[in-house]
Amino acid sequence: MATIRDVAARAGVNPSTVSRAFSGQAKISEDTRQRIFVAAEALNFHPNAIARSLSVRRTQTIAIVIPHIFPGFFEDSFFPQVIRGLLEVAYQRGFRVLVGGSNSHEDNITQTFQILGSQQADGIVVLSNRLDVDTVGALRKQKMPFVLVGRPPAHYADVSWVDADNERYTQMAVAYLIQQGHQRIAFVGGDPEVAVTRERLKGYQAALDAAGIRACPEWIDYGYFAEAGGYTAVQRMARLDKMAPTAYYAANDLMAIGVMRALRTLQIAVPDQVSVIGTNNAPESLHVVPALTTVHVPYADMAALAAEILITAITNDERPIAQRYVDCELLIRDSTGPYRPDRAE
Amino acid sequence: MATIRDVAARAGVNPSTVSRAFSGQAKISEDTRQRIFVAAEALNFHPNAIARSLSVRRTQTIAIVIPHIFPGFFEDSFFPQVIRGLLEVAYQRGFRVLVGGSNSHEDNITQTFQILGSQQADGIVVLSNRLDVDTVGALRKQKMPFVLVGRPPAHYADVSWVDADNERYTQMAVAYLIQQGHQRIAFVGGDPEVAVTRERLKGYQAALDAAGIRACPEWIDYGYFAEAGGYTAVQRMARLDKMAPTAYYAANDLMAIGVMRALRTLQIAVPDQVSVIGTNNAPESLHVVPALTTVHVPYADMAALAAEILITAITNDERPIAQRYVDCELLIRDSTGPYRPDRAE
DNA sequence: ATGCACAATGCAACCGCTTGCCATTATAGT
DNA sequence: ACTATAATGGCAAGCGGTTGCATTGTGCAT
Repeated sequence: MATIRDVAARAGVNPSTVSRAFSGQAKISEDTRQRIFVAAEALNFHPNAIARSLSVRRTQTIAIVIPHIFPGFFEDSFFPQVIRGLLEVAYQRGFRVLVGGSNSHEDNITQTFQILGSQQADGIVVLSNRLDVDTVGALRKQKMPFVLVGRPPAHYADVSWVDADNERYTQMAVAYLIQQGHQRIAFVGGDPEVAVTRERLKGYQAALDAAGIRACPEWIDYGYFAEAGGYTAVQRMARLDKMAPTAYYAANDLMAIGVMRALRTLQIAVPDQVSVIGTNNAPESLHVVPALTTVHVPYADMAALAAEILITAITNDERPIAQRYVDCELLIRDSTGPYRPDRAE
Repeated sequence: MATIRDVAARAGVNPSTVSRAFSGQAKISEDTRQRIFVAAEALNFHPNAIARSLSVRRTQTIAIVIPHIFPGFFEDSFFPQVIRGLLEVAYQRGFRVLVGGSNSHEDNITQTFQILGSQQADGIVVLSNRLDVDTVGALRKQKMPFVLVGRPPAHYADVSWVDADNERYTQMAVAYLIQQGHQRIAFVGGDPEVAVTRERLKGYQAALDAAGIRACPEWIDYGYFAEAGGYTAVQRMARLDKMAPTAYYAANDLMAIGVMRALRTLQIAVPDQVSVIGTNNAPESLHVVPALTTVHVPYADMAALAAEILITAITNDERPIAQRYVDCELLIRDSTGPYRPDRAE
């Protein structure tokens, strides 16, 4: 590999001049610039990014760590969308994305700090999904910039994050079901230990409260974001007889699909007898029959915004705190309809 | 940020000793090792990976470039699976994954060479999907290790790759349809410019040939991997009347789903009247009704194998060439059945 | 002519870690 | 007591760019 010194020697200039010629910043006479480029070309010289990073203390890289062992991470559309958003902004701002794996929640933190501590990246986007580990507290103790996807506990007022207003949009979705005449509405959440699950549950309750409906604990279940979780939730709740839900809200589309499968098995028609609403607008939500009514959560946009905030923090030396909600949208498709007492089983 | 010298000063040793203590390779007396770690701890020292990379000429990073502008890349399960496989092996071998974006096929090459030229990674996994650009030829001209996911043109005998035997498995899938009694079988391919599409078409032809069926050009269409592509293919072919296909092979599940949607619209029952077979075993293939018979292509495994080969090439200095097919599997579900002349429209 | 501003390069010290080589010291063997 | 040998750790030269400062050269006003 040719180095800057080889090029300098061949062009008959000082290495620093070559550096300046390549950086494009300094003024170099057109003549020597030519000589340098010719020499570089002849030697097939490409500046070494690592050396440059060491010198300028900037890697032009943002990082993210992905718990690669949770298969759901790759089946749900969440992860691909996040990468997509990240990549798009990073590309456009001349950054690369460094992805680290992790095989547990604890390891996730370890990896995050390893990347940051060893300065492999200039900043990191953190998928802060667990409540039980204080990643944020630790992150604040160090100076590398970071942005959370997902709002942290309220007492961390001084960190940047991007999130969907899960409570609000869940409330909206459930309110829509209520507006369709449903009163017995089930909530099929994801992992109860995850922040979004709690936020959504709050939204669910709020919607019921606003309508003066008394929530029944039997209507609440957790499917851990898996299709089978939705399925078993229905198996249990459908037995509730007079108290059986006439509508299901599921915290992701996969579970909603599981709900629909269970209903099909039980010969309960959707949406004629029971309505189902999902979350995320995963590709399959559109392909399933009936097409699933769902809350579109723009994960790619969230990640893009996070990347944008992060890169801005990296490139400007000041680090303004940015906390932003993105807009979601209720996509009404064919799995929801008005409550029809006459058609109830 | 504390450096190795700071630690050395505090521990009263030479920087090189600190380096050795951290690398764990050299023999250091237990006593000084302790002093060094205590000092490092006190100073919150973390070795700088960039500096280390520059010195050892190894980044412990493998790269991949993703054409982030093709939305299909993120909707099909291909890309997430690839990342997953890569990440898993990289993690386990102590590597990170550097992802670069690209916004066109040409740019894909540019980015690939930029990463390699600037030595931001030790090697790269290349998604070599286009026939019209000679990435492989260019890659061979440089010395950084690389592995292709997808077999290159046959005349490149000396490069490493991992692939599914698309021809063979397509043939197997179509043969299964023939075995079910179907004779008029449609082929809905992806992008005709992409290598896998041609390979699959070959397999399709081979299966027909083997059964002595004369292929009808009307049965061949290209859906560019999009759901709508499958839909329109059916719209055209279903009008073929006596020559209308009684079975459809689609080169991905998304198109197969489009095929099923079109058939539903036309009130043609699957599998009673017409059979449909997809490819890839995308998550939705299981959730759709009827569940889609499909060819499972283990993209995660392919990527994992590619990463394995790449990292081995990086860590051993010799670079054996590895060329491997992974096994696919025909998953027979509910969208295919025997040909029933009585039920034809 | 003289001085001065300014453009174009050169010089050399750095960025932080690694490692071949050598010096020192400890341990052992006779 | 006296080397031979092994175990430690210091020295310094890298790895390949970058950049503040010094130096040289050129044109222009005085």
